[in-house]
Amino acid sequence: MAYKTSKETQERKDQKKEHIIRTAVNVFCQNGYHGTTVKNIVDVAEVSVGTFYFYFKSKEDLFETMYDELSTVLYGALCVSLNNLTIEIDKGFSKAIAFFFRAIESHESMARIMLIEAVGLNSKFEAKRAEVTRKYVDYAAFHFDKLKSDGILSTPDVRIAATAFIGTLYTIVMEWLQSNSNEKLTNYVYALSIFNLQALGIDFNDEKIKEGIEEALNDEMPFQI
Amino acid sequence: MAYKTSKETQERKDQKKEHIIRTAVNVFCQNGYHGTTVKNIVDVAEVSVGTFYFYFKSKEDLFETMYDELSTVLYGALCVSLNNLTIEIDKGFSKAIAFFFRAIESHESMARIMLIEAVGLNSKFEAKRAEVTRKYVDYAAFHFDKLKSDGILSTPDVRIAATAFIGTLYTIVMEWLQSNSNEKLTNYVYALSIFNLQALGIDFNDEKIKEGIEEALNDEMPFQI
Amino acid sequence: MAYKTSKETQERKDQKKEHIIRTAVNVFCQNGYHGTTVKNIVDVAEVSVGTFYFYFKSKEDLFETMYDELSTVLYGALCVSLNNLTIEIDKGFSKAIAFFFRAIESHESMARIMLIEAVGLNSKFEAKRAEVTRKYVDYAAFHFDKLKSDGILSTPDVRIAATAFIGTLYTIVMEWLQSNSNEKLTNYVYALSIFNLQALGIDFNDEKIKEGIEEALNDEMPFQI
Amino acid sequence: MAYKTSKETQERKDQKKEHIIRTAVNVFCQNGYHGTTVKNIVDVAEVSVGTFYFYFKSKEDLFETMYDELSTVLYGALCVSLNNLTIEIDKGFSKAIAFFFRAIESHESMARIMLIEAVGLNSKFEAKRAEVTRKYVDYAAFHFDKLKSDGILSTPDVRIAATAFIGTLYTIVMEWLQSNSNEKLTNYVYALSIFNLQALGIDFNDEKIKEGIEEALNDEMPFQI
DNA sequence: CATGAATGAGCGTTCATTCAT
DNA sequence: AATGAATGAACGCTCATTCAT
Repeated sequence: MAYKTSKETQERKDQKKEHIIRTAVNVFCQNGYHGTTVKNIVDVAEVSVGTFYFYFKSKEDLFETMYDELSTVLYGALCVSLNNLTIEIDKGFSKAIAFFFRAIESHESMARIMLIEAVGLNSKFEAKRAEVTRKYVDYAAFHFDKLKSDGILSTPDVRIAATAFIGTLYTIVMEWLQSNSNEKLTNYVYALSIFNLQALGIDFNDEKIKEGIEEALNDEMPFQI
Repeated sequence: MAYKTSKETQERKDQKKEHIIRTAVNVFCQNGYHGTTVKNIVDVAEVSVGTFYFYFKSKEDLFETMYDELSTVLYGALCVSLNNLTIEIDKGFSKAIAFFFRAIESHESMARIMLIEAVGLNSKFEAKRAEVTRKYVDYAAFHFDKLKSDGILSTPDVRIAATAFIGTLYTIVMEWLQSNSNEKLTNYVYALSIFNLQALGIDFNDEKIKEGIEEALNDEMPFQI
Repeated sequence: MAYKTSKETQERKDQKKEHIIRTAVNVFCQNGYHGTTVKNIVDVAEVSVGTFYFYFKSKEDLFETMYDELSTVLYGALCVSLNNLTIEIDKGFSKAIAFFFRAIESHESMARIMLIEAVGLNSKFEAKRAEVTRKYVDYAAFHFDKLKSDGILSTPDVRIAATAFIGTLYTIVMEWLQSNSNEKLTNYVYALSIFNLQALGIDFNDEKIKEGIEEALNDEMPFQI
Repeated sequence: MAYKTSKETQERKDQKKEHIIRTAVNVFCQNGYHGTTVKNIVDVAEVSVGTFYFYFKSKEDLFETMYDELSTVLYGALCVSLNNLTIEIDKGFSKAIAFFFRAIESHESMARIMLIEAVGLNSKFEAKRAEVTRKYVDYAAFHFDKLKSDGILSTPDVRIAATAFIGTLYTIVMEWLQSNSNEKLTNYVYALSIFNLQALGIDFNDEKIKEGIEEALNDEMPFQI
């Protein structure tokens, strides 16, 4: 008994579960939720159906687990990115967006699942999606609020502005995901930064924007995915 | 050559097809694409399965037909709304958004299908969605381009600005669809107008914005859905 | 009333019915019984489903009508062919087979339906097929009997010999139908004649056999199909 | 790697598959291919639909598997039977036919499926049937060729003779299958042997023929079905 | 812990047939 | 006579889930 629950055993279990999840990300990403069968996943993951149901209550449970994990990661990426707003604002703003887009770029599967495959599944996931978006908006709003207090930012309704801001990121990413061009997502950062800086009534210096992008592209990614 | 091919018969056929589509809008809206069976639809529409397959090649064919119809309607609504950009710009801008939101408000099912249920279905519909978004962006960009030529609008990349602009509308609508509050979508127009006017570097007068909204709310809807 | 049942009207009806049957022969021949829908037939025949059901009780009724018609024709061809057995026997024998094969060759669709498509349909058609075969065998047996009485033919059981004889024709035709080669069916007549002449213990002259074939190939077909 | 892949498990799987096939032989035999539903088969076999589709890709796949199996068995029976042609030819000939007919008699379902139910299904099975017939003919031709070299047999075209020979067997069996009389198939052997011996120009002794039949009816069946 | 054979409700779809016009 | 829109029983098949080993 003691053995069964030992740390190593637990770790091995966690590893296998994680392995299935990672496999599922790819399979779901390629075939969509309804286009993917449990058999598909276990075949690629090289485990049995029984094993699958040992670790997950159902197909939806796996998707939910995966969704929650990815959403945490993505939220982390957004937060870390937005933390750049605390430095020089114009440089920080573009750096924030660039960082975030770099994260998306290197995890396209994750983005596709969060933004496409998880949509329209059922009301439970719609609620989850709304919740996640709300968190994103909240975090942006938190920063915007501070900037507004400091007189740096000017907008009549911070929450709506934050929502709109997240919306601009969202649509650009969607566009990028759907176009199969090789265009880099980060190429959109410059114009998008200016759009949002203007939108928020923030004074900015063109050079600083470029500097921020430069830094974001060269810096070590400050978060792991 | 008999009555079956007469004009009236054709009209009755068109009506029945339209009736099934309209029924399907509601059913898909409530249960999603995969949560809806052909049986569900025909039961509500009070036709037989055979009749369904007389009018549509398959369940997906119905969805596609419906999607194309709704997308045409929505595009029409957007175009008519954006045409307000040709009047006094600040008043026109808010009027455009308000008009569009009014259209959405009175056709929530349509919006839900276009923005939620049709997402993540399969690559065919992803392509369709991308195409539709592109058309929206194109039409916005067309107006923005003219405004830029006239020196009214200032943004480094009109296409990205248009994409971002559509994104702000999109996210607000999504938020509204998912929240089950009774808040009116049009309540967001004021702040959203300012966000986007600032984003596009357009000078505006606060009063004119309110005027535009007022007009949009009181005018007869200039389009039929 | 008188008009409705007038001779011309009846003839027009018969013509249309015949037209549908002839169309059906081709369609059934290409797609088989179960691979053919009533819609398929009426589309090719350029009549409506309603018209189809005016002339035929059901899909099976059409097939049966068609089958009976073809079987009559084929029986006629066999009889006319076998009547050559009354002339010089060796010449007549090969001429009979050659005539029959010529009939088959010029009506491949008919042969395909009788020998392939109508098999395995259901017990009713199995009975029909058995009945038809029996008639063929009977007619052959009738001739063989006479030849036996005349001391020309020698076999212990005329009926079994007749059945076997028909079987040799049957298999050769099947082989020919299934091979898509351009080989002419009549090429098999010579060897098949000798096989059966020997089988029946009939004295024959090689030259006469060839003569019989020659005549069959050059003569006007003595029957209409 | 556990019990599921063990030898016994594999054996049990093979047994179950075989059980379904054997059940299907009877069901198809009674109702024909199109008259039989998958539900019919699984009900009789007392397995679930899911189990059926675990073992077979489709209804057609089952039929094909079954067909191939039966055709192998039947070919085996024919070969073993025809091997009697290497003994005293007249005795061997009748013994061959009698042996083959005994095999057919004790496996009427198999014969019915091969000769009736599998006909007219679709072009794939037509090709299969042609292929099987060709193998039968080839094996007969192989023996006939040897006999011709030895001057025992006389026919202008061995292949056509072999085809005709198979045809005589075929028609007699068909006749027997369709007549619901209790007549034994083996009753036809004597006359059929003489028909074919004469057809092939082989000298024979009446007594030997009867001897061959006698032996075939009394011997242990030299093959398992 | 792991396996994969077994389950069966439920789906999308077909098509012979009917009947109001 | 002719039309073709309408019907619905019935089919083949899928796949998430269970459980004996």
